Amino acid sequence: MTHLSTTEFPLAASGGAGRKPVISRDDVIAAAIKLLGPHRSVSSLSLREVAREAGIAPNSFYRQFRDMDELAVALIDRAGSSLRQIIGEARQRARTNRSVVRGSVQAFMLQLRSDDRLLHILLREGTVGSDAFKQAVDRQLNFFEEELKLDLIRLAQANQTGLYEPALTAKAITRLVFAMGATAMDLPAESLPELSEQLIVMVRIILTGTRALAANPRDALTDASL
Amino acid sequence: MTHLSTTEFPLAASGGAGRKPVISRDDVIAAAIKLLGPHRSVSSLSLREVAREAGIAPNSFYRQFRDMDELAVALIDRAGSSLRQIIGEARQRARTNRSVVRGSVQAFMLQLRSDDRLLHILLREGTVGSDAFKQAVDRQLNFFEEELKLDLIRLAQANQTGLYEPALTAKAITRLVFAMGATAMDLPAESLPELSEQLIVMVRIILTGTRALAANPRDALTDASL
DNA sequence: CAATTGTCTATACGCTTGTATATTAATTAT
DNA sequence: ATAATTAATATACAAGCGTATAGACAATTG
Repeated sequence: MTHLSTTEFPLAASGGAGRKPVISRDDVIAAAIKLLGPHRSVSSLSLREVAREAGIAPNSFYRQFRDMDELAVALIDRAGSSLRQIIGEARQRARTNRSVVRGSVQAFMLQLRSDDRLLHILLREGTVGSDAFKQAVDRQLNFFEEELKLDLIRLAQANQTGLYEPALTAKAITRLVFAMGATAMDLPAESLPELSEQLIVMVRIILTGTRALAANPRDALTDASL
Repeated sequence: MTHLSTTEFPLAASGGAGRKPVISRDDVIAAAIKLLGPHRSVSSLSLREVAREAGIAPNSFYRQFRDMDELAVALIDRAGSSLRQIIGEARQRARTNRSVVRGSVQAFMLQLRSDDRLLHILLREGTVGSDAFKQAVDRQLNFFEEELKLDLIRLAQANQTGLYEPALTAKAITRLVFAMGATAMDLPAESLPELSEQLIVMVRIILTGTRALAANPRDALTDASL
């Protein structure tokens, strides 16, 4: 697990005296996650609801988070690092095999349908919520883009193909996959394979495009329609 | 204006007798739109709030919509047809010029920053809300994809280029543009041109890819990395 | 031991929400 | 004119919300 900052001190340095904390940030986070689902978004959770689920008094919430917004950001950060780790493992597995694209896309889709609710957070909460909220999601997406970019560079070198605008290529793929994933969340399970195939084709189109443009970047300039 | 079904009869056929309606569906819709903005999403609106803005009693809302969900769907449908019309005009203008891509993307971005709040609805409400909600957004996106697909086919014929999987290409471009547009909503105005350029490059990568694959579709199969 | 300090709960206030019920207002039909 | 019908409002209720305040509990420090 890549827990970067899970068990921090609540708000102030809990020095010396006082009753021992019985509630941790993680308890509250776990309660919030338990409430989430395909039909329940972070932004629709109420403070009291989370407190109820965590089995604490509403006011005790404040000892762990300033407000719901802060909880939301914590959830997003956790979701991001968790998912990055999962996808990273999938990529490493796929790297030894052939077909990096298919492997990664399918790992993503698989995770989407697992009962791990963290991915849902990242997929759907990017557009609604406070600024801190959206920035947190964007930050996580940027992490993905960066890792994918490195992978693309490695892949291009291994295959001796060009790579036009690696950063933008990575961004395009990331955003597209997440956008498609968001719509996949609500779909019945049996339509997932088809959507996976569609997504694979889309990513291949992008990769083919970036290689073709690398081979002859003037294409983009001389072609009047582009 | 492409008003498909704006001034329908409220709930039942208003035959013969009775007081003349002084509130229309459109009034309520207009009030709701007035409340929307970069920091206010449809799903965060309350029935009372909309009624207040429209200057009517809370209960009068029910005469126009069954609930907030129905209002939301109406908003999404309106936003979709309005935006399609705007983008359609931009495309027609761009078709005579060169550079269809640049013209369309910039038209999209321009609309994004206008004070027309309808676009915001489509961009951000796709992932949160009820099922009817999300289906409505998806439906509108499908309209865009269909129109774009036809445009791509026309373009390919005019330029004598191939077109690999027109439907998927159109879907990829649409989803990508909307995803990028959603993040652009919250950005400061001065960073918009840069994002426009990024988006243009992304679309060009996709178009180049679809052409390359059309020219030699076996590329995708023989290349082990894909 | 008592004092202090931090953790957690209990109670309560003011506010907003969705909606049920009853009432008034305006229009047409008889 | 009177009845019927539809539109809109007025009032009210129970529920949920965020949070302010105060007190109870448990641990550390003197």
